[in-house]
Amino acid sequence: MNIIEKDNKIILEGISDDFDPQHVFDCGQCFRWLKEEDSSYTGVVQGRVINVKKENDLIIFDNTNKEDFDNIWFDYFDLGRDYSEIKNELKIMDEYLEKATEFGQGIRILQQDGWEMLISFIISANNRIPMIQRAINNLSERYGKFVGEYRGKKHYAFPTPEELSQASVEDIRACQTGFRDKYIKSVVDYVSENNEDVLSYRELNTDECINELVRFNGVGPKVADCIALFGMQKYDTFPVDVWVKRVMEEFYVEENLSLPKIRKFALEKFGDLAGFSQQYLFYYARELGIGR
DNA sequence: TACCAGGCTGCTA
DNA sequence: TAGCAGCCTGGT
Repeated sequence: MNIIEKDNKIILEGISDDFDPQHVFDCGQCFRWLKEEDSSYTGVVQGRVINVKKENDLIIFDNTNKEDFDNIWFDYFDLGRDYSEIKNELKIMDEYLEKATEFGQGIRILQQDGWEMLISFIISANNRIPMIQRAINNLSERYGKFVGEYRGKKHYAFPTPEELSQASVEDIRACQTGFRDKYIKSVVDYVSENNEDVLSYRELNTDECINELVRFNGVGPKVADCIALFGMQKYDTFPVDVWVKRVMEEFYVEENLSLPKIRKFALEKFGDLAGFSQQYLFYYARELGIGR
């Protein structure tokens, strides 16, 4: 991979087989990346606004520099990991993963912030992606710091626990979180009153990390798996939502197997690559409507 | 107008 | 321990 800095941009050469913005941002792992008219994506991460697009074989990060690339974007986009090798390992497991990894060849698992993932996936429970995005944007606009303007639009950081603790249950409900308002309030109060360092869960092993997460109101098995995978870099997890259940029933397990049993089957079959396999299978299932 | 999607909580047996 | 109703919102 070659890295070129030019005109407030960072350009990556030689990674396009393993990096497709559409696959990365539409595979269900993130909610704050806005698709622009030119098919590029704009997002807010660690107080920066950045735009990402694919042009021929180049990946172009706009509105950034080499220092931020080294300090933020290299880890955030998981650029130290060889996704070709992961796909090759998955492909030889069976024909379904061969198709799914080809279909979502540009997927990468972002290394996102654990706190933002905790609140975002509580909002995701029993909810649809456009409504999840709207609620998170409302919380950020009302309680997060103003980060800057890009292409005429104002952008805000996801609020810290302290910033969110200013909001009442009614305020949180007003951000269109629905019945999850009380869960968010309870988590925010607990974390800010006890100075709980959610990010430190990353240091725990996967089971311990998930056990800590399910103690929070509004966090059940699926939501905890998502937070662990997308916010704590625990790749030996396998979140089972309706789409994953459908694709697993289509390809691997009998119908009406319980969600914990589907998860156990997947962890045994896919091992340390379970989290990656989940992403390829989820994207494949949802885009093609498998099992509907 | 009625129904559906979607995961967690809390109640019941 | 399993099963199930209810929660909120926008789309069909």
